This record gives sequence, C-alpha cells and structure tokens, in this order.
Amino acid sequence: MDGRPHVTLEDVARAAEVSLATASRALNGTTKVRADLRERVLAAAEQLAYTPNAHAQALAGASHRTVGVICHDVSDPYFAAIARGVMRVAGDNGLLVMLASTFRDPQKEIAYISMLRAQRASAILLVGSGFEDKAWERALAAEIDPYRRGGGQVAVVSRHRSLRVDSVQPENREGAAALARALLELGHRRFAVLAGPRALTTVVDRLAGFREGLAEAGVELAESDIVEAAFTRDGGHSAMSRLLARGLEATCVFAVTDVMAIGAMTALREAGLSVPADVSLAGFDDIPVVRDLTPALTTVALPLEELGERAMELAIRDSRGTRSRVLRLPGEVVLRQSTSRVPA
Amino acid sequence: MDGRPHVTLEDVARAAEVSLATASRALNGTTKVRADLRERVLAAAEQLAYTPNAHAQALAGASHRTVGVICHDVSDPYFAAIARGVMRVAGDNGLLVMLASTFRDPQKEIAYISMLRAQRASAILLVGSGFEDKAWERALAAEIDPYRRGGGQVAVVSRHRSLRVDSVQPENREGAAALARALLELGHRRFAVLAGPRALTTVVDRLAGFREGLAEAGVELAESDIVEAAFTRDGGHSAMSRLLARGLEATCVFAVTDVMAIGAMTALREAGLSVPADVSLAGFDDIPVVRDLTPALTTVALPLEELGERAMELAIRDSRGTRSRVLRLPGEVVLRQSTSRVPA
DNA sequence: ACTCTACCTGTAAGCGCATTCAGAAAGCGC
DNA sequence: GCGCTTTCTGAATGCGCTTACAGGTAGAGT
Repeated sequence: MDGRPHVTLEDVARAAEVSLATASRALNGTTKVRADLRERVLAAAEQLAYTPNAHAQALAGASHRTVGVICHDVSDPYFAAIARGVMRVAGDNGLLVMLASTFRDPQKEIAYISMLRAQRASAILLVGSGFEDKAWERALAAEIDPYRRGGGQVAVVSRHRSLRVDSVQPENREGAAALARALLELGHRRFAVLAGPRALTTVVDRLAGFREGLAEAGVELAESDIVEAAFTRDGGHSAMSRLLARGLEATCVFAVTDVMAIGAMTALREAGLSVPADVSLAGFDDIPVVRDLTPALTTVALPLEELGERAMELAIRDSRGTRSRVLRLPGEVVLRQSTSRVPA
Repeated sequence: MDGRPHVTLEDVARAAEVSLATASRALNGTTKVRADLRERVLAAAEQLAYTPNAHAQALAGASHRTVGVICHDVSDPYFAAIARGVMRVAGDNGLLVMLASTFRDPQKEIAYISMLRAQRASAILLVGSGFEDKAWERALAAEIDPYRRGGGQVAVVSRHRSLRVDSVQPENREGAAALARALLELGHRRFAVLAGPRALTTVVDRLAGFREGLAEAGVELAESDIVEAAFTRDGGHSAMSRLLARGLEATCVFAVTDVMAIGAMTALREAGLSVPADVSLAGFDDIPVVRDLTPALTTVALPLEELGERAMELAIRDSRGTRSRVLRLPGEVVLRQSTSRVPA
C-alpha cells in the first residue's frame, strides 16, 4: 500500500487542538487524560476515520499482536481443523494470524519463517511434520534460534523432535497401539498398512504403535504389508490400488491418516470390494467428515481443534526461562461401521 | 515480542565498516554498490543473522507485502479450497497472508478489517457472504472507504452487492438452473430444497436459479418445499431430519451447499432411506470430499481454488482509477451416483 | 595535465508513534 | 495567601529503515 492520504495521529491531535502526546495517551488510555480533552481526541479520531499505523506503533515499542502459523496446506482437513482452534484462541486474544502454506516445500518454510521474523511476529507456530533433511534442519535452526534469542516464541504441533521448543503432540503411538488392540479384538490377524512418507515422525510413531499393539498378541507386521504413499487422498487411493493389484491378503487395512483412508475407501469401492464385508478399514485423526462416509470410518479420534488451541496458548504465554513444555493429548479409538468382526 | 537484542542494520553496517545507507543499498540492491563493499555487507548480515525489521521498512516507505484475508471459518471445506488458491498466488508473489476467521460474527469482521487497516495491508480479501444488517453495512463501509482512499485494495469472493469493489463470483444462479435442468432430465418433478439463511446472496441466487430451471419445465417449487438451516453439516442434517419428520414427498432433494448435503446424506442413511434408490440428493460446490462419499454426490462443480487465485490476483493488481471489476466463473453440473432416474 | 562528468558513498531527514522528562496547572494544608 | 505535592500536558527523543542530497573519487575528454 502506498496511498499517501493517510490520517496520522498528528492530524488527530491538530483537529482536537491538543498535543501529539496527549492524543496518543487519550487513544491508548495509558495515562489519565482530562475528560474533555479525551473526548475531543476521540471525536476527532472518529471523525477523521483515524487508524493507528501498526508499523509505527511496533517500531515505537508497543508490542504488536501478530502471530505466524506455518502449515503444509490449509485445505487439508486435518490442518483445517487445527487451524480452527488456532484461529479461535487468536481471535479471543486480539491477535492477528499470519498464515502460510508451504505446500511441503522446505525452502518455502524457511522463507516464511524469515518473513515472520522480519514482521517481528510475537510467536511462530509450526504445524505438521518437518523434513528429514540435515541441510533443512540447519537452515531452520538458523532462523529459529536468532528469533528466539530476540524474544520470539515458538511452538510446534506434532513435529520433529530436533527442535527444542514448546510443543503439543498427539499420542500417535499410544493411539495406534490402542487401535491395533481394538482390531485384534474384532478377530483380525492379517493387516496391511497404508503409510505416508517414512521420514515423518507422525508416520513412524503410528506405525511403531500399531506394531506394538499387534505384537502384544503375537501378530507381526511384515515390511511387505506396508505400502508407502503421499500423505493425501490420492496417495491413499493409489496405495490401496497397488495393494489390491498385488493381491490383498489382509482382512483389515489401516491407513495412517483419515485423508488417506478416504482415498483408500474409494479405491476399494471402485474395485468392487465392500467395506467392511470384504475388508475392514481404519484411519487415524477423526477429521470431521469421516463419520459421514458410508460406511462411517473407524479411526483414532484426535482432539484436533484442541491441538490448535493448546498450541496457540503455549505460543502466547511467555516461556522465556522455562524449559520447553510438551503437552501430550491422547487419542481415542472410535469404532464405526468400516470395521467389522472377522467371521470365525 | 520485545526481546531487545535485535540485530539492526546499523549493527551490520558497523560490522562491515560501511555507512548505514550503503548497507541498506547493498542488501536491497536498489543502487549499484561497489562489489567488495557489498560482499562485506552481505557477509556481515549473514554472520549476524540479520533480519530487517519489516515495520521500520514499511514505515520508511518501502511498500511491504502483506495481504489480509477474512473468511467465516477456515475449517469449512468450501473456504479451505478457496484459501488454497489464495495461498498459492500469495506465495508466488512473496506476500504474507494474514488470515482471520470471523466465525460469522459481524463485529469480528469489522474488527479484523480495522486491524488489517492498521497493519497497512496492501490488500484485503473478503471471502463469503456478508450480513444482512444495515448497521453492519455502514460500519463495513466506514472501514473500507478510508482504507481504499488510503490506497488499499479490496476484493471480494462471492459476496454482497452492496460493496462496489473488485469481485470474483461463481455463477450460482446459472449453475443452479443447469442443475435443475439436469434433474428434470432424470425425470424428477417433486423437489425439496435445503437452504441456508435466506439473507445470504449465495442462497438467494442458487434458490432463484433452481426455481428458474424448474420453471422452464413448468415445475413449481412451493415455499413449503424449502427448509432453512445453518450453512453447515449439522444444518443440513437437521434440515433433512425435519423434512423427513414432516413426510417427504419429493423424489429429489437439493442442498444448496455440499457441506449441507453431507449432513443430509447421513440423516437419510440414519432414517433408513437409500440414496438414490429412495431419494436423489444433489449439492453445490464440489468440495473435494464429495466424490468420495457413497454414493458420490451429484453437484455443481465450482472452480474453488481458481476462485481464490483470481481474487488474489485482482487484489494484487493495482485497480485505482479502474472501475470495479467483476469476474464471473461458471460452475458445471457433475452427475454422480447420488441422483438417479425416476422410474416412469 | 586539467576540467567535466559519472558513479558511488556517506550524511541527514524523516516515516508515525510511544514515552521520557520537564514544566504548568491545580489541589492541599497551614 | 504562600509553598508544597500531585496531576496532567507538551516538547523532544528515538525505534530501524529508506532515500534524497551533497560530497568525493576516478575516469574520460581535450
């Protein structure tokens, strides 16, 4: 923006026939100002449609209230749900949120952090897994460290361990283990897993947890039972298709993400298979839409909005001096119609 | 943020043993700077992890690159899809997006615009319908007008006519009419409509278009065939339930929004009715997930991401002097399995 | 060799605001 | 009614940066 005709505090002060300082004080209420003067200032401001210049305010020392949130893709329902919580808390605290989508491009992530740093955002929230890349991790640290040294807050949702910052983490491992137990309970013994990129901790944890749960019953998950694909609906679809092409032996398929499960379900339908009569299918996350699928998806329900809310709260609260806090939020297995008992 | 130890340009200049001006020029590349000096400056900046203070830059006149986007709810798939387009274009243009969710609170909307104005955002994007409220419209104008006079750009996606600004609009009316025709083609003659709040232009337009399409075949839509509800999944669910409770005579239900259609579909399933065998169901928008429903939803496909992209492009391009531009994007009827031919 | 013209570099003036500091006004006790 | 304290006001400073503007240096032209 560059239109010149901007009303400044000086204009207001002149119109109200007071000094700049008085106008500032009247507007901010930092100090007592004689009632009639304040009235005059407020009236003038109103009349001139004055809006303080946030940049000037920030520069002059007033802590400005903006936070940055970086995610992979706003349109992913998983993130959208988290973002909802983030937005609510931000709104309640009068914060402006600068939201950036990296579209899973590490470079963009770094670039955005740098921009947020330039904006002197009071906090930065990183949502979603990081990248398995040493160079990237270094670059990330190179942005984050000076930012924090400068007083910036950083919080993370479901993210790399490499960062030593406040974080909110869903209990992926425990949730997946619980899911495994529930599926075993239904009589399943042969499983297949649709996994996302193995580099992501989310994937690793859920996989490990699932294996753990199975192991308790002496059931093993072979590497060949795991198919890797992109963390998207299409990824789930293609992974499921590949699985089917090679001949599916499992009675139950676990997609590490609801979004992938959605794709998988469609792939199964397209292949003429019925869920759960022919195969049971389970997901993870409990994004809002999965209960409206037919059959409704069995999944591990994560408090997604709360994840966002807590993270934002961490980011707001001053943490200097504190050692990094970790908040773990449990998931809960929700059995719906996409899984059924295996006929004995 | 308020941590003092912030590296400033002056620090860099001192470290590089050049003047402040030279450092600035070297970093911004605005003017030729002797090669060795530039090297020194760049090295110093790098070494000190210098990040320019965007506020100071903005204040000093450098046009800063941030845009504001205001929507009702990030987690609504309709908006999420649009936001995706917005984010992409913003990212490609090096813009930082400040995103705000109003949660359909008119006051919040005004408050956010005011904040964006304070931030001197170079453009503001309003996504989604406005409110039918004279007081609100006045308040909105009171924020928008000075903002535009100050050189701010404003663009709108699918929104009130009351604002005379650049806008991108889906062809709701035409799309709904085309859908009506397609449904008539399938033999349907008795319809019911799940509408959102009648105050929203989106609802009004889609309703009008649908009526229009039906009228061409001499089919009328009685007021009693229209059920109003919130613009959400639950709204669709409850509207459908009410419709069923009162005894459904229609052979086809049109939900003015896919999100509502999703709720409706579940309500139908819960009532033991089969789609499309017992009732056909159609939506509008083509949000990504509806093709994965069972049955896949017939709907009017809107280029949602493109809506966001175009709007952002409008917002970026300087429009001063130009009269407000309106971009209309057509929808396309997509027949899927949720609608079927009526047995003769 | 000397002047003139390019080209850089550094000095300094704000951008709009919060805030410190000193001084004016007002209230109090005696 | 005078001096004191207590409020409140206004002038001035600086936040970090960009950008005229002026000064300096070096190369070109004659």
